[in-house]
Amino acid sequence: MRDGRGQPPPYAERVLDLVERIPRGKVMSYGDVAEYLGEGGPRQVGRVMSLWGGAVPWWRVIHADGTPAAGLEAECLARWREEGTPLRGDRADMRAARWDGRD
DNA sequence: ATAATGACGTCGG
DNA sequence: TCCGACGCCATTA
Repeated sequence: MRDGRGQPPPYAERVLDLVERIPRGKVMSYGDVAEYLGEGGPRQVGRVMSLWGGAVPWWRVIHADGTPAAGLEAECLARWREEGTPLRGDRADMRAARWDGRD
């Protein structure tokens, strides 16, 4: 089936919906998203982002250590500086930027 | 059915 | 702090 961004499966919709909910200036790790949804895992979330992430604020979904998504590091940095995301050098400051799901 | 791959995570050196 | 090895899990070859 190759999904190919025509009809994303329910799981992908949940991931994308949550990513859209992430407040400006905050971020979540792939593992956090999976844990928050209570389903799938970091790799599955990463797959969803690579396929349909272009329609959501993908720069707010990063690695657990604060490093941006592979191949989009420059874009992430630009967005973060634009939004005022707490940074620590070239990485996001997870201590302050991590979103727990509460506004 | 087995092996390789990937927008990951954790651990050891 | 940086890097490599391993573990995970769905998809692809």
